[in-house]
Amino acid sequence: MPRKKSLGPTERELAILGVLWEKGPSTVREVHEALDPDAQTGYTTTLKLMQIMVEKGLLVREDDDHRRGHVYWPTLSEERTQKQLIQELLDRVFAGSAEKLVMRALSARKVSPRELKRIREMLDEMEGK
Amino acid sequence: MPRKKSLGPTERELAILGVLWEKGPSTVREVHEALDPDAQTGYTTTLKLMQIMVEKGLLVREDDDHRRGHVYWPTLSEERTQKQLIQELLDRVFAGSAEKLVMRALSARKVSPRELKRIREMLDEMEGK
DNA sequence: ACCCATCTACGAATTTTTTCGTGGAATTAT
DNA sequence: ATAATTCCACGAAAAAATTCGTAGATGGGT
Repeated sequence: MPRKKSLGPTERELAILGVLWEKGPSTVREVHEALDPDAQTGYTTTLKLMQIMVEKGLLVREDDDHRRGHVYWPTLSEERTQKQLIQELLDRVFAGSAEKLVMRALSARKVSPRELKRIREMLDEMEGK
Repeated sequence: MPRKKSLGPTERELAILGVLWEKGPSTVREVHEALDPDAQTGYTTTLKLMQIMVEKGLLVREDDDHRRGHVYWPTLSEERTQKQLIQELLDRVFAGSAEKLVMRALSARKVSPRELKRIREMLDEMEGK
């Protein structure tokens, strides 16, 4: 029987979104060269992925008047996609507890004092102080 | 050409791990019944999944002396698996910035004052106070 | 001892994900 | 204009993820 379709972007698709978030609207070539070289994957692979992402509605494509070919960019904002992914992780792994997730995140990485301060400031804001 | 093998648990596997984290060591039947009924998936599907997870080393299996069949439990602790998943998300989606991830998590969910307090206490601890 | 329910093992089917190769169109360089 | 380069479209291939069916073993109840 069939497998259920997943909503969000797949792993490779996420890598492509990451490039587009960082570099802004780009051609397939630009994305391909920006991808982790360790991936060792061909140009047409990146092309195909991006074509599929357009079909899925994850990317928008438009002709480029200056350069050759097409330019792509994400349909949804970085913020919204990240929020969506966090939601998923919350539900699927942390039983909905944001506290637990934050705990794990803070213990998974060294966080600089400056970052801690910013997080603290955000907590203040959320409490309406 | 082949697809690269992913390290962590898949989506369905995660659902099973979730049950085992919550309920402790369980039989296939117990896990199956605890899974989200919306899934609408047969018993042998759950069984197969769990067998594969044993092959992959995600679960440990042992005969049960009291009940019939086998009892399963996760090889790695809940904490360690969650940490691993957070690491992955950090690298793949948040460019390694724990601050950004925490921000998104806090804005993705309502967090109760009590939880905010606990997070604050954790920040204090991390700063060595 | 026999029947029924439940479990396990195993293979197969199907979708998704990821990967390229080929062929042809379009652009650029000679 | 011709050749070389680069791009896109398309189909195909193969691994991974997910699903179930069937067959055989096991255990309990009568």
